[in-house]
Amino acid sequence: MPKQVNPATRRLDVVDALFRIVVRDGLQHASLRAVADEAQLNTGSLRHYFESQQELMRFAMQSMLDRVATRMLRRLDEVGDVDALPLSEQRKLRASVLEELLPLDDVRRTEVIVFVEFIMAARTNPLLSELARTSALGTRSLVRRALTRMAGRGNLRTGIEIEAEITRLVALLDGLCLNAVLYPDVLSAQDCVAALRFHLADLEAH
Amino acid sequence: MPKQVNPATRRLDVVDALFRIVVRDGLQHASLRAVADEAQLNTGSLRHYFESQQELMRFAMQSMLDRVATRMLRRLDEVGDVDALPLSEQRKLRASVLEELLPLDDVRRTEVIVFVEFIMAARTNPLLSELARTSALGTRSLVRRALTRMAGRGNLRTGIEIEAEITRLVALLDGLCLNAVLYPDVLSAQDCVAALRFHLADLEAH
DNA sequence: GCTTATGTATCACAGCTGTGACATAAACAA
DNA sequence: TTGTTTATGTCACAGCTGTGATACATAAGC
Repeated sequence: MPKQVNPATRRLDVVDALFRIVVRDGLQHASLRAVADEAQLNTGSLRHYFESQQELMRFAMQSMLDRVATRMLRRLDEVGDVDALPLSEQRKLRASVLEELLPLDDVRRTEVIVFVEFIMAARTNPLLSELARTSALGTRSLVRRALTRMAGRGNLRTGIEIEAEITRLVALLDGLCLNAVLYPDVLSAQDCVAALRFHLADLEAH
Repeated sequence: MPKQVNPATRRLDVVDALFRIVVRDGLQHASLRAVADEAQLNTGSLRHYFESQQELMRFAMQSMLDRVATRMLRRLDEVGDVDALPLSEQRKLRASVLEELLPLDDVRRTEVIVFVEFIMAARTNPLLSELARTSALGTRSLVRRALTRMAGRGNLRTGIEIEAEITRLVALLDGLCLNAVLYPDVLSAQDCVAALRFHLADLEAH
């Protein structure tokens, strides 16, 4: 008995299936038929919800970016104002915002893998390139926000060049993601957290 | 008139063609026919030099890693002993070793793109995974060598944890590569060099 | 009732993929 | 010379790809 399906949630189910394939086999194996099978749908059904494979890809990438952004905003909200807390607590909470970008659990690990696969695909796929570029600028402005806040409260050591530090921290985050995803036995989740917190501590006045 | 071809150089020509395709279109478009066309060869000819597509892929990845390694060793040799030089000169030369890993010109840019594409493919391709893992450990030991040398000459600031710094520097390098390759207009080659040198300077005693 | 929209399913088609089998021809070895 | 290796080229096959066209049933609106 069709028709009582919610198209929006169906599309998200399909996206979840696509993510599973990307994590398991890589983006190049995420064909329409493979995604349909993984979502336990007929290919005809799948194509009823997505005009074309390009639209599916774009929607999937956008969904992934939305999930990350939503999680970041929720975390920012949870952290809120930390001025009243002790310094060590402030540090931990501030770090926890950027830790949302690292593959520290299965949810984030999935998102990071899908993220990297898509931005790599975006390098040679014009239909995805603006999404990739926008997300890169988003990360950069998030890091800028974090660093300027720290600077505004005198939590950065003197003589620091903000833009240069943004570049360094963004590269560090991306590099940690890549290494943790590709070589989890070389760079564990704990190592990631340690590296990030160490770097942030290093930026503080001392 | 066949037969006076050098099989080894032929294979390298094919690898060059494959690299061009990977840079231009991505690894997923590097099919046997596409590579053969790019190398101006018949597919039958190509298959005379490579048993299968998997062998071509493995050989291409190995070739890329060899090229990077060769370039690194040559650079290490060129730099040699820098103790006699002024400090600023020492810094520049030491940085130049790690800069061989960054996409600072067309040669290195090509290698970095191919490198990232292959290690990503290695994530879900068992035939490439050991190569990727070996290269990751190689980078790590290279960075370890650089940092322990600096430490041995008292060029590292006190209280530094070597293993943690290796992780941080490796991640920084990888992150710079990824950003420079994906968003060259956001992170220029000069920015890359500046970020690396700034980081190295930051590790020095102060 | 009838009509329209929605969802599911099947088929066919052209295009690409890796690969096996084979033909041809030139260079070398006996 | 004859035979063998090396090199190039062609064909066909099964498998997968995205996509267009189509059928058919169910639900909703009239």
